[in-house]
Amino acid sequence: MDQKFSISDLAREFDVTPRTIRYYEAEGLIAPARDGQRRIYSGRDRVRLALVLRGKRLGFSLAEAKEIIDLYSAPQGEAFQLRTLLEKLDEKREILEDKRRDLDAAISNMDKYTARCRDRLAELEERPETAAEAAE
Amino acid sequence: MDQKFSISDLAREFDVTPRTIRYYEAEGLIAPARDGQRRIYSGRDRVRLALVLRGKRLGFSLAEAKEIIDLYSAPQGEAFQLRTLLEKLDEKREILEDKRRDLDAAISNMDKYTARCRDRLAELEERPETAAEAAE
DNA sequence: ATTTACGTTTACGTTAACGTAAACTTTTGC
DNA sequence: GCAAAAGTTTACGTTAACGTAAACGTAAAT
Repeated sequence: MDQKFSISDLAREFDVTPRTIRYYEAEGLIAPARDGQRRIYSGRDRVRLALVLRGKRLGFSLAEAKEIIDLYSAPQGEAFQLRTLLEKLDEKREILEDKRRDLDAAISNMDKYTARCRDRLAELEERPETAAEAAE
Repeated sequence: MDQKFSISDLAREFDVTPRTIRYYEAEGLIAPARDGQRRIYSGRDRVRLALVLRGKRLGFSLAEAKEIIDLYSAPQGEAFQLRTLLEKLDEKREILEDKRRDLDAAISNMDKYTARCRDRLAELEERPETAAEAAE
Protein backbone atom coordinates (compact mmCIF):
# COMPACT_ATOMS: atom_id res chain seq x y z
CA MET A 1 0.00 0.00 0.00
CA ASP A 2 2.83 2.37 0.81
CA GLN A 3 4.04 3.21 -2.64
CA LYS A 4 7.61 3.73 -3.72
CA PHE A 5 8.70 6.28 -6.29
CA SER A 6 11.86 6.94 -8.27
CA ILE A 7 13.24 10.43 -8.54
CA SER A 8 11.98 10.78 -12.10
CA ASP A 9 8.51 9.56 -11.08
CA LEU A 10 8.23 12.52 -8.74
CA ALA A 11 9.95 14.88 -11.16
CA ARG A 12 7.37 14.05 -13.80
CA GLU A 13 4.41 14.27 -11.44
CA PHE A 14 5.37 17.65 -9.99
CA ASP A 15 6.95 19.07 -13.12
CA VAL A 16 10.39 19.71 -11.67
CA THR A 17 13.80 18.31 -12.57
CA PRO A 18 15.57 15.56 -10.63
CA ARG A 19 18.19 18.18 -9.85
CA THR A 20 15.61 20.19 -7.95
CA ILE A 21 14.57 17.21 -5.87
CA ARG A 22 18.17 16.36 -5.07
CA TYR A 23 18.76 19.97 -4.11
CA TYR A 24 15.86 19.84 -1.68
CA GLU A 25 17.44 16.78 -0.12
CA ALA A 26 20.76 18.58 0.24
CA GLU A 27 18.87 21.38 2.02
CA GLY A 28 17.33 18.91 4.43
CA LEU A 29 13.79 19.11 3.12
CA ILE A 30 13.42 15.48 2.05
CA ALA A 31 15.31 12.41 3.19
CA PRO A 32 14.48 9.47 0.92
CA ALA A 33 15.57 5.91 1.63
CA ARG A 34 18.26 4.29 -0.49
CA ASP A 35 18.54 1.10 -2.43
CA GLY A 36 22.31 1.05 -2.76
CA GLN A 37 22.97 4.41 -4.39
CA ARG A 38 19.51 4.96 -5.74
CA ARG A 39 16.96 7.10 -3.95
CA ILE A 40 13.63 5.52 -3.09
CA TYR A 41 10.83 7.90 -2.22
CA SER A 42 7.98 6.85 0.04
CA GLY A 43 4.47 8.24 0.08
CA ARG A 44 5.50 10.47 2.97
CA ASP A 45 8.48 11.80 1.00
CA ARG A 46 6.09 12.57 -1.81
CA VAL A 47 3.82 14.51 0.52
CA ARG A 48 6.77 16.52 1.82
CA LEU A 49 7.81 17.39 -1.72
CA ALA A 50 4.27 18.56 -2.44
CA LEU A 51 4.37 20.72 0.68
CA VAL A 52 7.69 22.25 -0.32
CA LEU A 53 6.40 23.16 -3.76
CA ARG A 54 3.22 24.64 -2.35
CA GLY A 55 5.28 26.67 0.07
CA LYS A 56 7.34 27.99 -2.81
CA ARG A 57 4.24 29.00 -4.73
CA LEU A 58 3.11 30.95 -1.69
CA GLY A 59 6.35 32.89 -1.56
CA PHE A 60 8.25 31.03 1.13
CA SER A 61 11.96 30.39 0.81
CA LEU A 62 13.10 26.80 1.16
CA ALA A 63 14.32 27.57 4.68
CA GLU A 64 10.94 28.99 5.68
CA ALA A 65 9.11 26.08 4.08
CA LYS A 66 11.32 23.69 6.01
CA GLU A 67 10.52 25.41 9.29
CA ILE A 68 6.82 24.93 8.71
CA ILE A 69 6.94 21.43 7.28
CA ASP A 70 9.19 20.19 10.05
CA LEU A 71 6.45 21.04 12.54
CA TYR A 72 4.38 18.24 11.02
CA SER A 73 6.96 15.69 12.00
CA ALA A 74 7.92 17.14 15.36
CA PRO A 75 8.06 14.85 18.40
CA GLN A 76 4.91 14.96 20.51
CA GLY A 77 5.78 12.59 23.32
CA GLU A 78 5.72 14.95 26.28
CA ALA A 79 3.30 17.72 27.21
CA PHE A 80 6.13 20.24 27.07
CA GLN A 81 6.92 19.33 23.47
CA LEU A 82 3.26 19.62 22.56
CA ARG A 83 2.99 23.04 24.12
CA THR A 84 6.02 24.48 22.32
CA LEU A 85 4.78 22.85 19.12
CA LEU A 86 1.41 24.56 19.52
CA GLU A 87 3.16 27.88 20.05
CA LYS A 88 5.16 27.49 16.87
CA LEU A 89 2.09 26.43 14.95
CA ASP A 90 0.33 29.56 16.10
CA GLU A 91 3.26 31.69 15.00
CA LYS A 92 3.27 30.14 11.50
CA ARG A 93 -0.49 30.41 11.28
CA GLU A 94 -0.24 34.15 11.74
CA ILE A 95 2.17 34.35 8.82
CA LEU A 96 -0.29 32.42 6.68
CA GLU A 97 -3.09 34.72 7.77
CA ASP A 98 -1.01 37.75 6.84
CA LYS A 99 -0.62 36.28 3.41
CA ARG A 100 -4.33 35.66 3.18
CA ARG A 101 -5.03 39.28 4.02
CA ASP A 102 -2.59 40.36 1.31
CA LEU A 103 -4.13 37.98 -1.16
CA ASP A 104 -7.71 38.96 -0.41
CA ALA A 105 -6.80 42.61 -0.76
CA ALA A 106 -5.12 41.93 -4.10
CA ILE A 107 -8.12 40.01 -5.40
CA SER A 108 -10.79 42.46 -4.28
CA ASN A 109 -8.66 45.27 -5.61
CA MET A 110 -8.53 43.61 -8.99
CA ASP A 111 -12.23 42.83 -8.93
CA LYS A 112 -13.17 46.44 -8.34
CA TYR A 113 -10.90 47.58 -11.13
CA THR A 114 -12.30 44.92 -13.44
CA ALA A 115 -15.84 46.05 -12.69
CA ARG A 116 -14.94 49.62 -13.60
CA CYS A 117 -13.42 48.43 -16.85
CA ARG A 118 -16.55 46.47 -17.71
CA ASP A 119 -18.74 49.50 -17.01
CA ARG A 120 -16.57 51.65 -19.18
CA LEU A 121 -16.69 49.12 -22.00
CA ALA A 122 -20.47 48.88 -21.77
CA GLU A 123 -20.61 52.66 -21.94
CA LEU A 124 -18.41 52.66 -25.03
CA GLU A 125 -20.46 50.03 -26.79
CA GLU A 126 -23.77 51.70 -26.08
CA ARG A 127 -23.01 55.30 -26.95
CA PRO A 128 -19.64 55.32 -28.65
CA GLU A 129 -19.73 58.96 -29.69
CA THR A 130 -20.37 60.34 -26.18
CA ALA A 131 -17.86 58.06 -24.51
CA ALA A 132 -15.86 60.94 -23.10
CA GLU A 133 -18.75 61.76 -20.80
CA ALA A 134 -18.23 58.63 -18.78
CA ALA A 135 -14.93 59.97 -17.58
CA GLU A 136 -16.57 62.83 -15.67
CA MET B 1 -3.08 67.21 -1.48
CA ASP B 2 -0.92 65.02 -3.71
CA GLN B 3 1.95 64.35 -1.39
CA LYS B 4 5.61 64.11 -2.31
CA PHE B 5 8.07 61.71 -0.75
CA SER B 6 11.82 61.33 -0.75
CA ILE B 7 13.41 57.95 -1.31
CA SER B 8 14.22 57.58 2.37
CA ASP B 9 10.65 58.52 3.33
CA LEU B 10 9.41 55.50 1.43
CA ALA B 11 12.31 53.33 2.53
CA ARG B 12 11.42 54.00 6.16
CA GLU B 13 7.71 53.51 5.67
CA PHE B 14 8.02 50.20 3.86
CA ASP B 15 11.10 48.97 5.67
CA VAL B 16 13.31 48.54 2.63
CA THR B 17 16.57 50.23 1.64
CA PRO B 18 16.86 53.06 -0.87
CA ARG B 19 18.88 50.63 -2.95
CA THR B 20 15.85 48.39 -3.26
CA ILE B 21 13.66 51.24 -4.43
CA ARG B 22 16.24 52.34 -7.00
CA TYR B 23 16.49 48.77 -8.20
CA TYR B 24 12.74 48.66 -8.76
CA GLU B 25 13.07 51.78 -10.82
CA ALA B 26 15.83 50.24 -12.91
CA GLU B 27 13.51 47.28 -13.51
CA GLY B 28 10.76 49.60 -14.70
CA LEU B 29 8.43 49.14 -11.74
CA ILE B 30 8.43 52.75 -10.56
CA ALA B 31 9.20 55.93 -12.43
CA PRO B 32 9.47 58.84 -9.99
CA ALA B 33 9.75 62.44 -11.11
CA ARG B 34 13.01 64.30 -10.67
CA ASP B 35 14.03 67.54 -9.08
CA GLY B 36 17.38 67.87 -10.76
CA GLN B 37 19.06 64.61 -9.81
CA ARG B 38 16.86 63.81 -6.85
CA ARG B 39 13.92 61.46 -7.10
CA ILE B 40 10.54 62.78 -6.06
CA TYR B 41 7.88 60.17 -5.39
CA SER B 42 4.20 60.97 -5.80
CA GLY B 43 1.29 59.33 -4.02
CA ARG B 44 0.84 57.13 -7.08
CA ASP B 45 4.48 56.06 -7.00
CA ARG B 46 3.98 55.17 -3.37
CA VAL B 47 0.98 53.00 -4.23
CA ARG B 48 2.96 51.22 -6.92
CA LEU B 49 5.74 50.49 -4.46
CA ALA B 50 3.20 49.06 -2.03
CA LEU B 51 1.82 46.86 -4.79
CA VAL B 52 5.28 45.61 -5.71
CA LEU B 53 6.04 44.67 -2.12
CA ARG B 54 2.71 42.93 -1.68
CA GLY B 55 3.35 41.02 -4.88
CA LYS B 56 6.69 39.89 -3.52
CA ARG B 57 5.12 38.70 -0.28
CA LEU B 58 2.72 36.63 -2.35
CA GLY B 59 5.56 34.93 -4.18
CA PHE B 60 5.64 36.87 -7.43
CA SER B 61 8.90 37.79 -9.09
CA LEU B 62 9.43 41.45 -9.88
CA ALA B 63 8.70 40.71 -13.54
CA GLU B 64 5.41 39.03 -12.67
CA ALA B 65 4.47 41.81 -10.28
CA LYS B 66 5.17 44.32 -13.03
CA GLU B 67 2.91 42.49 -15.46
CA ILE B 68 0.03 42.71 -13.01
CA ILE B 69 0.63 46.24 -11.78
CA ASP B 70 1.01 47.60 -15.27
CA LEU B 71 -2.54 46.51 -16.00
CA TYR B 72 -3.71 49.15 -13.54
CA SER B 73 -2.23 51.90 -15.68
CA ALA B 74 -3.04 50.45 -19.07
CA PRO B 75 -4.67 52.71 -21.67
CA GLN B 76 -8.45 52.34 -21.86
CA GLY B 77 -9.33 54.70 -24.64
CA GLU B 78 -10.76 52.30 -27.19
CA ALA B 79 -13.09 49.35 -26.79
CA PHE B 80 -10.43 47.03 -28.21
CA GLN B 81 -7.96 48.07 -25.54
CA LEU B 82 -10.57 47.52 -22.85
CA ARG B 83 -11.38 44.07 -24.12
CA THR B 84 -7.78 42.87 -24.19
CA LEU B 85 -7.27 44.46 -20.78
CA LEU B 86 -10.23 42.51 -19.41
CA GLU B 87 -8.78 39.32 -20.86
CA LYS B 88 -5.44 39.90 -19.17
CA LEU B 89 -7.13 40.77 -15.89
CA ASP B 90 -8.99 37.48 -16.04
CA GLU B 91 -5.79 35.60 -16.67
CA LYS B 92 -4.08 37.20 -13.67
CA ARG B 93 -7.12 36.66 -11.52
CA GLU B 94 -6.88 32.94 -12.11
CA ILE B 95 -3.32 32.97 -10.89
CA LEU B 96 -4.43 34.76 -7.74
CA GLU B 97 -7.21 32.24 -7.25
CA ASP B 98 -4.75 29.38 -7.61
CA LYS B 99 -2.73 30.95 -4.84
CA ARG B 100 -5.81 31.31 -2.72
CA ARG B 101 -6.60 27.63 -3.14
CA ASP B 102 -3.04 26.77 -2.11
CA LEU B 103 -3.23 29.09 0.85
CA ASP B 104 -6.61 27.84 2.05
CA ALA B 105 -5.39 24.27 1.81
CA ALA B 106 -2.26 25.14 3.80
CA ILE B 107 -4.27 26.86 6.51
CA SER B 108 -6.96 24.21 6.90
CA ASN B 109 -4.24 21.58 6.87
CA MET B 110 -2.49 23.33 9.71
CA ASP B 111 -5.74 23.85 11.61
CA LYS B 112 -6.57 20.16 11.53
CA TYR B 113 -3.12 19.25 12.73
CA THR B 114 -3.29 21.86 15.47
CA ALA B 115 -6.61 20.48 16.65
CA ARG B 116 -5.12 17.00 16.91
CA CYS B 117 -2.21 18.38 18.90
CA ARG B 118 -4.58 20.13 21.30
CA ASP B 119 -6.59 16.95 21.79
CA ARG B 120 -3.47 15.00 22.50
CA LEU B 121 -2.28 17.60 24.99
CA ALA B 122 -5.64 17.58 26.79
CA GLU B 123 -5.38 13.81 26.94
CA LEU B 124 -1.91 14.02 28.43
CA GLU B 125 -2.92 16.56 31.04
CA GLU B 126 -6.01 14.67 32.14
CA ARG B 127 -4.65 11.15 32.42
CA PRO B 128 -0.88 11.41 32.09
CA GLU B 129 -0.20 7.76 32.96
CA THR B 130 -2.40 6.28 30.21
CA ALA B 131 -1.30 8.70 27.55
CA ALA B 132 -0.13 5.95 25.25
CA GLU B 133 -3.73 4.88 24.72
CA ALA B 134 -4.52 8.02 22.80
CA ALA B 135 -2.24 6.88 20.05
CA GLU B 136 -4.43 3.90 19.14
C1' DA C 1 25.92 -8.08 -26.10
C1' DT C 2 25.39 -3.59 -26.44
C1' DT C 3 22.77 0.47 -27.06
C1' DT C 4 19.59 3.19 -24.43
C1' DA C 5 17.64 5.02 -20.41
C1' DC C 6 18.05 6.16 -15.83
C1' DG C 7 20.64 6.72 -11.84
C1' DT C 8 24.73 8.66 -9.12
C1' DT C 9 28.38 12.41 -7.47
C1' DT C 10 31.11 16.49 -8.22
C1' DA C 11 31.68 20.86 -9.69
C1' DC C 12 31.27 24.95 -12.08
C1' DG C 13 27.72 28.33 -14.26
C1' DT C 14 23.60 31.34 -14.06
C1' DT C 15 19.93 34.56 -12.69
C1' DA C 16 17.16 37.47 -9.71
C1' DA C 17 17.28 40.62 -6.20
C1' DC C 18 19.48 43.06 -3.94
C1' DG C 19 24.10 44.56 -0.50
C1' DT C 20 28.14 47.20 -0.21
C1' DA C 21 31.60 50.47 -1.15
C1' DA C 22 33.65 54.34 -3.52
C1' DA C 23 33.59 58.87 -5.22
C1' DC C 24 30.99 62.69 -5.63
C1' DT C 25 27.17 66.54 -5.21
C1' DT C 26 23.51 68.83 -2.66
C1' DT C 27 20.81 70.04 1.47
C1' DT C 28 20.19 70.98 6.00
C1' DG C 29 21.02 71.86 10.96
C1' DC C 30 23.64 74.60 14.10
C1' DG D 1 29.93 78.99 6.91
C1' DC D 2 30.65 74.46 7.54
C1' DA D 3 30.12 69.72 9.15
C1' DA D 4 26.78 66.18 8.94
C1' DA D 5 23.08 64.08 6.56
C1' DA D 6 20.98 62.68 2.49
C1' DG D 7 21.14 62.30 -2.26
C1' DT D 8 23.38 60.57 -6.78
C1' DT D 9 25.91 57.13 -10.18
C1' DT D 10 28.92 53.29 -11.07
C1' DA D 11 30.51 49.01 -10.19
C1' DC D 12 31.67 44.94 -8.02
C1' DG D 13 30.03 41.33 -4.40
C1' DT D 14 26.63 38.04 -2.49
C1' DT D 15 23.01 34.54 -1.81
C1' DA D 16 19.30 31.35 -2.97
C1' DA D 17 17.78 28.11 -6.07
C1' DC D 18 18.64 25.82 -9.18
C1' DG D 19 20.87 24.58 -14.54
C1' DT D 20 24.34 22.23 -16.96
C1' DA D 21 28.01 19.24 -17.99
C1' DA D 22 31.33 15.65 -17.11
C1' DA D 23 32.43 11.12 -15.79
C1' DC D 24 30.77 7.19 -14.19
C1' DG D 25 27.68 2.87 -12.62
C1' DT D 26 23.48 -0.12 -13.58
C1' DA D 27 19.37 -1.99 -15.47
C1' DA D 28 16.33 -2.85 -19.33
C1' DA D 29 15.24 -3.58 -24.01
C1' DT D 30 16.37 -5.04 -28.63
